[in-house]
Amino acid sequence: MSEKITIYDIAKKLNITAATVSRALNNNPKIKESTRELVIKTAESMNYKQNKLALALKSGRSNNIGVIVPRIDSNFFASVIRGIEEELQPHGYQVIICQTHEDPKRENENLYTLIDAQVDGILMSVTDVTPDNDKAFHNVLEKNVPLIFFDRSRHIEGVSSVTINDFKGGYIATKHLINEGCRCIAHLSGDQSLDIFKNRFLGYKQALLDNGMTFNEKYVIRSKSSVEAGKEAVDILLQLDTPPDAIFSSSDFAALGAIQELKERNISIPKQFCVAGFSNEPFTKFMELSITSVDQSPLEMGKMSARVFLEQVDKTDTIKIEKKVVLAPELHIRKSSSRTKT
Amino acid sequence: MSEKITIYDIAKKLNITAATVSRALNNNPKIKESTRELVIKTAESMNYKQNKLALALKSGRSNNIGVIVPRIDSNFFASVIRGIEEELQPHGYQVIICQTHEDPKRENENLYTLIDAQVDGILMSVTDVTPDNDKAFHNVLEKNVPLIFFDRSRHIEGVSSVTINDFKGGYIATKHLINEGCRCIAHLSGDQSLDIFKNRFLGYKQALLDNGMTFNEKYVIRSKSSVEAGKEAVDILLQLDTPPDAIFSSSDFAALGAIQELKERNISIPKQFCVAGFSNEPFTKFMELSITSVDQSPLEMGKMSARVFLEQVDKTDTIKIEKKVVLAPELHIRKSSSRTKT
DNA sequence: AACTTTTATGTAATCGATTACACGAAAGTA
DNA sequence: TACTTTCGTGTAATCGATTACATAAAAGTT
Repeated sequence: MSEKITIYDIAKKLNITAATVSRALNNNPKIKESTRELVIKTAESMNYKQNKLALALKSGRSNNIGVIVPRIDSNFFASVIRGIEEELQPHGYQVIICQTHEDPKRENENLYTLIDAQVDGILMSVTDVTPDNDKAFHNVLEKNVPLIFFDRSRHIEGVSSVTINDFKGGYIATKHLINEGCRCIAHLSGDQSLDIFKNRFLGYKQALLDNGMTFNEKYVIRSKSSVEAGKEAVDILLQLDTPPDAIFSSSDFAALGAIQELKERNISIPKQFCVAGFSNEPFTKFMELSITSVDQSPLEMGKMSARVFLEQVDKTDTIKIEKKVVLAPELHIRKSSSRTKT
Repeated sequence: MSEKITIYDIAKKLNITAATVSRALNNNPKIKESTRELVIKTAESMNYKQNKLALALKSGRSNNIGVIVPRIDSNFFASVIRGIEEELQPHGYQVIICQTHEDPKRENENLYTLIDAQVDGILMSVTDVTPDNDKAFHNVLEKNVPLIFFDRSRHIEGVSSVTINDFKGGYIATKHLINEGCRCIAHLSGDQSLDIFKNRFLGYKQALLDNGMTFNEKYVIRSKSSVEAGKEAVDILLQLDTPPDAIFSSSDFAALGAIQELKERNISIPKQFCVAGFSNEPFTKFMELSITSVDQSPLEMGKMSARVFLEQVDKTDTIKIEKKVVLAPELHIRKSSSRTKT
């Protein structure tokens, strides 16, 4: 039914050329006011809609930006994407979603696919297995497409990033556990080739040292971010000669697993054992025994990443801006670690 | 740096025309095998990448599909999107995300924006406030862009949908509560102008009638999908002359709120009171007192929606296919309603 | 009046790929 | 040999918008 109306159709109807129509619609000051009004009115009456694909081809800008995350069905990433979408939508950008499932090969493919699709920028969180995707990253940069890492980043020249201060997050969580009277604090970490896990760990370590406690490798367990992994970790920790009396976990899921396993063994929380997690997943506050966790303000992180992108996208100069935004983590103290007040 | 290589560059280098290059790359059988090989080899060596925007303009197909959801940071919608993305990615489609925040005006804008961006299809879940977006929907259909509703749908001719059997979901949840010995079951519903809430309610009602129980309007509370709303609902229900001894909630969040409020009042669950929710949000199984809930298999719903889209997208004929896929709900029985076994 | 400047619009190239049509050369047929 | 097919490639239009350059008309200047 509805035929596609182009500027040529409008031009023909008004006995002028498409160029004039285009200029009138783009508010080019060289167009006579009466002509402009006529064109605009006619365009409306003919229900003209600009063909974005033609515009994209001509300008080389698709008005799409790509977002690559490990998976979208995680509250953290979904919230970041929400922030990105809300910030970018008013600027006319559409958000394209890609998932890596922590597979560097997929990450690589996604990067090339997005460049192929000529997105105007890429916002991403890298996989947690050490990848060798330098070529793909540099391919993006060579094409002069802004690349911005959020949360999980890598050190690549010319790439901006938006992260939280994970060191501080680890530090305040651990400090809190110390304040609650915990004397031996274990740590569940992730893949330390990722800065986020490395830094949470370093913050944990520093908090111990700053408070006259000894740091012992044995209390650091490298585990996945899953309930099962948390259970297994507790199993290992409780077999130590001197078992810990608290856990600071880099993952809320592992923290939950730990709590379940501790309860299973009739260890009372927080009286005998305190637990703190990381990410402030929704379930941490819903639990009967709510879980203390470090919030990463994902919505803010998404919005901030979008803003960094907007700043960079119009800088056509070859000046590479490398902006590092670090957001402050916030500790949400809940029952799993509150000895002072229940 | 990296100049954009076009088929004209390849043509010039080989002293042939762009047409031949295009045909060679597209495996047109009219091209001599030796030429094809030469072109392909040269294209590779020059690092040629097809310009998708040019292709999109020429073909009128962007290879993007739009997904509109109320919000992305909800486990259910994020999972559906995950399913859609995973199913469509191998077919070369990119997924564009839009959020409505339950605002019909935004929904309307999103629809027009996506059509403007010339997506090849739109998969969506409508807002929960009665909208008047018929014009926008028909605009999509007129443009011959496949439109598919998932979960929350409207009755529009020519529009396919993928939903679960909400009636059955409501029925089996209610039946289960009856089986556990509950004698007076209340229901927390949502906006009944949406089929999903209407049908869950009807399933609930039918289960009562089929089992010799009386249906009473007073036990049906219309509430939002939030923890707070669940608490308020309990407050109202317990003031009735004959308070109920069970709740079937159309929302897990409201179910959680109800449980919190019941505990607050020292009503023991499931002994004195049983609760069942809907959606199988992750937290329902994480809780100490895990919550019985109806699973909607969001991943499957997403994949199925994508498949329906794929079926329709190539049917260029004007034959409107209207396919209604109904998935089976699955009741996950947990502690909040398990009297027989703890 | 003659010349310059300004204003408004037209002409045509461009973005990069696809494809209907045309055409010369080679191969097949009678 | 003369005529028909087939094969492989070139020519040029097309998708829809933007824009540098050209140009005619109007307005301003001396």
